Amino acid sequence: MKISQKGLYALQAMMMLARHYNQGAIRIRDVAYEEGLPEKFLELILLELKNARIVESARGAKGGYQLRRPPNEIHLSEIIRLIDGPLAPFGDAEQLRSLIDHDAEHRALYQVFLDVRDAAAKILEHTTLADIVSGAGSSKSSKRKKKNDQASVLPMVVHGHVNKGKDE
Amino acid sequence: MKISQKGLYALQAMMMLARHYNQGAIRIRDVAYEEGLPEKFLELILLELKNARIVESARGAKGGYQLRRPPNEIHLSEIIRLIDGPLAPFGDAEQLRSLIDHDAEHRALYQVFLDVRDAAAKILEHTTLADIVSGAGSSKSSKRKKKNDQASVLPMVVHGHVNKGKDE
DNA sequence: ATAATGTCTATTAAAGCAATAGGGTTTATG
DNA sequence: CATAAACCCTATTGCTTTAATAGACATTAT
Repeated sequence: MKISQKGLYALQAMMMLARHYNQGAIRIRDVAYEEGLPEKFLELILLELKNARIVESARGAKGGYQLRRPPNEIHLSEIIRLIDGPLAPFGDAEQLRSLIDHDAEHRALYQVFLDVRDAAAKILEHTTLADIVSGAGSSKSSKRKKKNDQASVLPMVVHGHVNKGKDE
Repeated sequence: MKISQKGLYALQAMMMLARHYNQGAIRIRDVAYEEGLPEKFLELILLELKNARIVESARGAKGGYQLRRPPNEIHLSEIIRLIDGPLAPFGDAEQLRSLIDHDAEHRALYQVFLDVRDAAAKILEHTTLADIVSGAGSSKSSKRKKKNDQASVLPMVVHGHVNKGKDE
């Protein structure tokens, strides 16, 4: 799984709409401006989000976009799966099919990949826009894991040994 | 993070070498044949693994490749980081820098990404070639989590709702 | 000597990604 | 009902990455 620039834009746009939830339709231009995104590209992204019925639009003058559901009912996993495809850490299912159809060792490798996917899914399926956009929708399910509750909002980027140039 | 075809090849090649650990140098051709990989492409991959000192080579007639360490001391994370780069689920650090430098909301999003990376890293840094290649190196650290011990080797690919076309 | 094998650099074809272009359709409003 | 403001939709472009191949070079066992 890899979050593309487009996927990041989608998340940012959705955060913006979450921030302005219940304020009526927001124009593409305003979303683009407030988040610093390329307007025409954002247009395509919002269209996809609309077709997936995550947002809704009003056409014509005074038109714009808004969330179809409260921010605490929109999970990051939805958005990422829509824009960037499956959360699995491997390419297409095709190349993996060969692994599965092979011996026990190859299936064991495949299972590790599934474990990784499930770990990612667990996080992204439990995190909503409301969890991220502080002032947003009346969090009924603001259930980020206790362990990270303070960490999630603070900088704390370089806290242990994890960020010694290995990843990021 | 996304495991490329090349990364998958690398893992397969390493599994093959783990399977034949302590059997002397193995020719590229044999690795390619046994795992069904394109020989010339594999050549480049093994070269990278050699430069990273994960495998070693013998040149000339009777030459070939072998692991430099026992299979239970080679983690999947090493291989994947080498071939496919950081485990983080986002592109380059550049686009993320902008998130960090922004407001608390954007940092919160960034933190979710870090959580995903850490979850993936936790799995891949704890899984060794020995954990995957059954007959391989005298597992000192065959520490796959109990919860999945049986699952990891069995088919069980389509077990619940997880694989209903969502991911994979 | 020579055949077998790894080393290295370059090239290419295809795919994916980010972004732009531009005309079409709908709607509020005066 | 005319017009401007917006979303809708398809196509195209340039760029980068990826997977793979080609071919000459260097080393070693026999």
